[in-house]
Amino acid sequence: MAKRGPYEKGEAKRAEILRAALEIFAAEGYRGTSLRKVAAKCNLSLPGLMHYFDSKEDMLTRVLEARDEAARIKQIERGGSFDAGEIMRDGTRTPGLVELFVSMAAAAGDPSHPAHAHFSERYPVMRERLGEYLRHRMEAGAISDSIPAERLAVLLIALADGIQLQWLTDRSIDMTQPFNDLMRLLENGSEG
Amino acid sequence: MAKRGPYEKGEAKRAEILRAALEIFAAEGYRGTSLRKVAAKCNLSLPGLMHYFDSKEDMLTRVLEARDEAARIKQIERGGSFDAGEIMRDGTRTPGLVELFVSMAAAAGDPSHPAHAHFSERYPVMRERLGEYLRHRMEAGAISDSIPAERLAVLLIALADGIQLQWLTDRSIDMTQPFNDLMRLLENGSEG
DNA sequence: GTCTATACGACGATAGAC
DNA sequence: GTCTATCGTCGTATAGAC
Repeated sequence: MAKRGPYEKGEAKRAEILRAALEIFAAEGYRGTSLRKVAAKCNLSLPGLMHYFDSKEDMLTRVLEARDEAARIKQIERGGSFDAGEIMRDGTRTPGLVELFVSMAAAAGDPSHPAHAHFSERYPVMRERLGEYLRHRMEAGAISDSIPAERLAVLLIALADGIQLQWLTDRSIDMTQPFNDLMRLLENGSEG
Repeated sequence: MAKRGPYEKGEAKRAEILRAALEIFAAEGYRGTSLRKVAAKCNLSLPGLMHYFDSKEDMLTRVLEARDEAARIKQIERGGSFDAGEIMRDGTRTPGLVELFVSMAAAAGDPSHPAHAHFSERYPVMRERLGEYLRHRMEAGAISDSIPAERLAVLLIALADGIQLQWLTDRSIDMTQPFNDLMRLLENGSEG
């Protein structure tokens, strides 16, 4: 039986909207995508859609959150490892979604932007998680600790975001190469 | 004496528009900036402004090109070095302009976007220039050549773009730290 | 070539009825 | 919870003055 309670239908519709929005952005990109298109895909009028979200940017923030959550689950299913190849493949299957992420991250610099809270929480959390993983790998002697784990986490996250930007204009670029290069450098490092 | 020729005034106005647009984006960010505001700042009607550009995105592309050109001149004046600290400081004085760059880079993934040509030329040129610089430093023994110069250039450019994205939501982060960390790794490398 | 006036369609957002 | 109707603003297009 489905979940009970007064918000049952609303929550289902909410999820349907987010799924539809994700599909449209994946197919048509960030530009040229309107709320009316998303509404039509859900058999809803524009105000009908706006009943579920405060604004367009609020909706997009939820799309990003849902995507982050899905990525997190996938990563746990993989055993909690931070394999660059798999993470890049999962996160960048379509240019439209990469464009969405990058554009939102840029706009979220403004503290009044709905996604500001999302990103100012996301980055520290990711740094923490990745940093902890790296610390374990350092203690196990798998990689050099010549760069402190927290700082290496900042570096790797920047690398991941930045290589996506280059990939958007040149799809032939190998997004895993910089990670491999850097990791080999850390494996050849002084201490074991 | 000012430059002669039939397009003298037009070119001056063009430059004035680009300067005004840059100011407005720096002050008010990418969102909330309209062509009508830029036109008003130049004492122009909206179609008067559009006389100089094909579209909004065409104008923004020119803003980016002018900024790239200015950065290039500054770098030559500095003696052609690629000091990460100075480049980061010059390129990121205001969040609004970083936001403009990132948003345009994201949108330019679409080959039909006016800025597509700009970015698909800019990245290879930057890789080439930075790669050549790195090659010289490797041959001079200043840094390790364990990562080929061309690949190290891709990595460093990704690092520069990516760290800006983190900086947008957390202005307190040190944008030069990752470069220092990476460079120390390359200096401690095996061969001299 | 430079520029203004006017108008168009689409957008995100809101008010209020059912 | 969902609708119709409407608002103000956006980027864009055209006609035409100087």
